[in-house]
Amino acid sequence: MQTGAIDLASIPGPMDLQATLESGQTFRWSRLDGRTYEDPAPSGGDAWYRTVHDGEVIEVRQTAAALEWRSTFDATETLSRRLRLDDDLGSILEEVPGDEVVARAVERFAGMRLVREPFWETLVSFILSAQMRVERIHQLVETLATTYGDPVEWRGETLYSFPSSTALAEQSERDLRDLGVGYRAPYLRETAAMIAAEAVSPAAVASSPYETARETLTSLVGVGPKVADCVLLFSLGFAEPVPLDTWIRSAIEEHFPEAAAGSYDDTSRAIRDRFGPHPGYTQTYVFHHLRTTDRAEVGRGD
DNA sequence: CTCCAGGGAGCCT
DNA sequence: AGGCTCCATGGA
Repeated sequence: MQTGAIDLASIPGPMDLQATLESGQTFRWSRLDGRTYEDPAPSGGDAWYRTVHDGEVIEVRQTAAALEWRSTFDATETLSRRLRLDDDLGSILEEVPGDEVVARAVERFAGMRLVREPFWETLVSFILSAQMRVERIHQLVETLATTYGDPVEWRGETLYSFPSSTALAEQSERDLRDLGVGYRAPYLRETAAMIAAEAVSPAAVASSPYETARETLTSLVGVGPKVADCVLLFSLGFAEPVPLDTWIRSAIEEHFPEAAAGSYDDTSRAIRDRFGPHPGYTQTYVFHHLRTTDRAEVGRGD
């Protein structure tokens, strides 16, 4: 086991590990204290989080002065990349618009960073996310790993990597359904086969202009504009996507009604203009704020 | 019991 | 292009 610490003073801008990992951007980190995303500890806690990255175990927690990690390898670079520790979040948040809901969201979760999670597991997570609650997505992603992933031994425990596209493509639709993924089973299977066959290259998508990238991803089965936006935002580092889910749509209707009309693309473009130079960041703050707030209190500043 | 969840595919016009 | 219906499953 190796251990290390990333000094918070070395990270440009604020850092909030809990908000970053529990805001529905990623479903591959588990809290070691047994709490779930739906029943989190009070913010400011120092819980350990764990994932398996490319066969390596990484555990991380935030203390007063650092991000502390322990791992099967030197996790510094991987953590920095996955949690976007290089983002100058102080400057980014200064450029977020001052609208009531947005400002309240930033006030609550300043330090929440976008993530840059591995492409395949992000794609699978958001294919499963259709009509599914956040905590349930997390459970299903864990179940997929324990069922089809490769075992990794860690301090007397057996953990599991996320299964490859090939491993999932080999499963029958029936077996996938039996895990509880419901009607998404064929989406998962067919997209796994397409990725295994390299029908879509993550690297090529990542280097494309935003609209082209989104168009390419929607060629995958079970991937429409919303899921594509999530993958581009939470895995491939795009700044523009504003995934229009039920929460954001209702927020747009209430607070930005002039942007609510028209197609997904129309609304997407209109709200991007209102969300400042980092629309994806703005969206993620608003989403997390809404999802963790009673409807009546949204926009209120306590 | 009903309603809904980080939507998308298939079909219709 | 845009609208409608159906799609599993579990929790409130």
